[in-house]
Amino acid sequence: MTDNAASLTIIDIARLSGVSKSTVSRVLSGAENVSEEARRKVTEAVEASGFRRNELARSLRSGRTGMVGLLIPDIANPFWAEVARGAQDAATEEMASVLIFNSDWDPERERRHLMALTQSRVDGAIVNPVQNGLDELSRSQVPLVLIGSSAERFPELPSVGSDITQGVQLGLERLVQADLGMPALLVGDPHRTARERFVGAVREFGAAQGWPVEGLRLQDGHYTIEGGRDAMKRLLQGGVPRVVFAANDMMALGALHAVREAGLNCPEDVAILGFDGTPAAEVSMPGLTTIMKPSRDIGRRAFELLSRKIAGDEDVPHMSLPCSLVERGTLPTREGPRVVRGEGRTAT
Amino acid sequence: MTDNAASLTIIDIARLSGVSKSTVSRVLSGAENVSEEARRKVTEAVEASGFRRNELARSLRSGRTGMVGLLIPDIANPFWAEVARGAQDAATEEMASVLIFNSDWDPERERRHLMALTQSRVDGAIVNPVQNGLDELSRSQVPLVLIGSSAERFPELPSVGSDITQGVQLGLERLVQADLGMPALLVGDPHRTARERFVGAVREFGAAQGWPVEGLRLQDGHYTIEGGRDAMKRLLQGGVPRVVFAANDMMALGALHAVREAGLNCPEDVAILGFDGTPAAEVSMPGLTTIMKPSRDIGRRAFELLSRKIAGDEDVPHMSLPCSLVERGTLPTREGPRVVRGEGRTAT
DNA sequence: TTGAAAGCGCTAACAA
DNA sequence: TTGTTAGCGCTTTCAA
Repeated sequence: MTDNAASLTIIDIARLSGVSKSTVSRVLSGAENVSEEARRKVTEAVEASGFRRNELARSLRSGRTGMVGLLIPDIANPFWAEVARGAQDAATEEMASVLIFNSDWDPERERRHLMALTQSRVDGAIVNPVQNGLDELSRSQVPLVLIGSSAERFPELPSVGSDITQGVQLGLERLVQADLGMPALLVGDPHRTARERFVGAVREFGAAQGWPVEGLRLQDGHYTIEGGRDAMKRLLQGGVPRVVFAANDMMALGALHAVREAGLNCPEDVAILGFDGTPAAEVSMPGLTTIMKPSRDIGRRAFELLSRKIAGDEDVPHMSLPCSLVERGTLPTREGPRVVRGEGRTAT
Repeated sequence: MTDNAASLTIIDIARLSGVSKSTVSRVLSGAENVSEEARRKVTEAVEASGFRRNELARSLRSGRTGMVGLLIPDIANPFWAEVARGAQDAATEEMASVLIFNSDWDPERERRHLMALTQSRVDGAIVNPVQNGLDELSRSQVPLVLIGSSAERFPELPSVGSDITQGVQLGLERLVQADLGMPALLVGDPHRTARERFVGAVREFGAAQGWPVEGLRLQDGHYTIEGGRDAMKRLLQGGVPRVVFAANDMMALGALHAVREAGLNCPEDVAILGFDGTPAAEVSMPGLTTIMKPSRDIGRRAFELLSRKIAGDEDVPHMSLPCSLVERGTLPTREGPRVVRGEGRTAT
C-alpha cells in the first residue's frame, strides 16, 4: 500500500496494469465485457496500490451521488434519531449514505437546508415538512418522500407515517379487555393535526363501544413531563379517573408523577396508557405501558419509497405503518410484558 | 422560475446575462474583481432562472466537498445523537454538512464505512474508534479527529473527550458536602477503559479525603437498567450502603428500582449518583442526580478541531471537556435543582 | 474485448 | 475587468 493512495487516479492504475483507463473503469464498475486477463491485472494493481475510485468524479459524470438528504426537526430527539437510524440502515444496504439536517421546526432553516440539499446534488430527500416552509419543496426537482402527519398537506408527494387511528384502537381494545372503561384523555398542542386524530379516534371507537363519549374527559397541557403532571393534577381535582390515556409518553410520565404525588397508586387506583414509545418510558416505575410508533420502520420505509422514486417509479404510495402495544406496568396486568402489533396499511 | 432549474449550468447563465462563464463563476464565488454591471446582470439571471450551482462539479475541481463524515456507534443512542447534533450545529455554521454512519461497535462495519467515507471524498471525518478496526484509519489520508476515551490509543491523532476524572471528582465533592461518606460503586463492562478511569478516580480522590479506599465496595453489572438492578440487589445483600455512585445512568436507574423494591427510600435511606446525563434520567421518580457528560459540546468541538486540521493546522490538540453536575432528587438536597460546571482542559 | 476521445459543470491560470 | 483555455477524475459512446 502506498501512502498517497488517496490521490491515485484510474490513469495510474491503467499505467500500472498496462491497459487503458477505459478498461480500468469497466473493471471497477463490474462490466461484463472485459477479459479475465485484464480484470486480473487491474484488480491486482488496485489492491497493490490501495486505489479508491473518486466518487465525486463518478457522480459528476453519472449524475448520481448515492446520497440522500434527511431533513428532520431534531436528531437529538429520540423519535427522530430512530427514524434516522432506520433510514441509514436501509441506505447502507443499498450502498447509499445519508446527509442529515435539523430544521428545529423552523421554516426558514428548512428552506436553507433544502437549498443545501439540492446544491449537494443528493439523489433525493426524505423530509418532515414544517408549517409553511416548503413551497420550495414542490418547486425543487429533487425526488422527495415526506414523513409525519404534516405530510398530508402534500397529497401529491409520497409519504410514510404512523397509523395513529390504529394505534389508538389498539390501546382502547386493551382497556376494554381489562374492563377499565372509557379513559380520560391527556392531550397536547391543539394545533397539531395529530391531536385531532387522536381524540377523533377515541370518540369513534368509544361510540362503537357504547361508551358515553359525550362525557369524555379531556385535559390539555404542554407536550412535556411538567405539562402532563399539571394536566393530571387538574384532572384529579375533578375526580379520580380509573384510567388515563395520554396522547404522548412525556405527558403520561408526568401524569404518573402526579398520581404518585396525590398518594394514589398506579395501576391500582389510576391506570395510565401512553402513546409514542420513547425510551424514557422504560425507566419509570412502574414502566409505562404505551402505544409505540414504528419510528425506525418509518425511516426505513421512507428510504425504500425514495429509492423507488429515484429509480423512476411514478406512483409511489402513501404508507401508514402500524403502531404496537408495549406492555409494562401502568395498566393492570394480563400476563406480563409483551408486544402486540397491528396491521399496516398502504394506500395509493 | 423555470421548472428545470436544476439542470441549468453556468453556461446558460453566461448566455442569459451576456458574459462569459468565468465571470459567472466569479460572481457566484463572490470574487472582488468583477464590475458592478456584470455582477448585477449575472445576479439577475441567476434569480430569474432559479439556477443553483452544481456543488459536485465545484468539489471535483476544487478538491473540497464541504462534507465531513461522522462515524459513531449508534445514532439512536441518546449520547451519540447529542454528539451528532453538536457536530451538525457547528457544521451548519460553516456551511458544511455531515454524513453520519453507525458502526454498531463493529470493527468490520467501521472499516466499511471508513472506506465509504474516503470514497465520498469528505473533507475529513470525526470518528469514535472501536476496538481494532482502524488500522485503516491511520492509513487513510483523510483528516481525522477522534472522540471518546478509546481515542487514547491513537495519541498522534487529535481528539476530544469528556474529562471523566474531573466528573468523578465533581460528584465526590458533592457527596462530601452532603456528608454522605465513601460511596459504593456500581460499574459496568470491565473491558472499557472508561471503567478503569472511573474507579481509579474514585480511589485517588478517596485516598486524598482519607476515606478507607481499601474497603471500597464495588459491584459489577451489565451496562443496562436490569444490570444495575441486579448489581444493586447483590450489593444490598452485603449491607445497605448510605450512597451509591454508578458509572452510568442506566445502572443508576436500575439501582433506584432495586432500592425501592427492597422497601427502602431514595435519597433518605440510600442516595444515588449517576454518571452520563441521559435524558431518561430526568423522568425517574425521584429524578436522577447525575454527572453529565458534555455530549453536544464534544460534537461541536470535534468539528471545530477537524475544521482546523482541514485548514492545514499541524498541531491540533487533544481536548478534554468538563462534565457538570445536574441535581435532581436522588441525593439529599442542598438548595434544589442546579447545574455545577467544572473547568475544561486542553492539552497538546 | 479494447482504446481514443468527448464530455459532466465547474474553477483557475493565463492572456487580453 | 474580462474571456479563453485547460483540466479535476471519471463514464461512455464510437471505432477499431
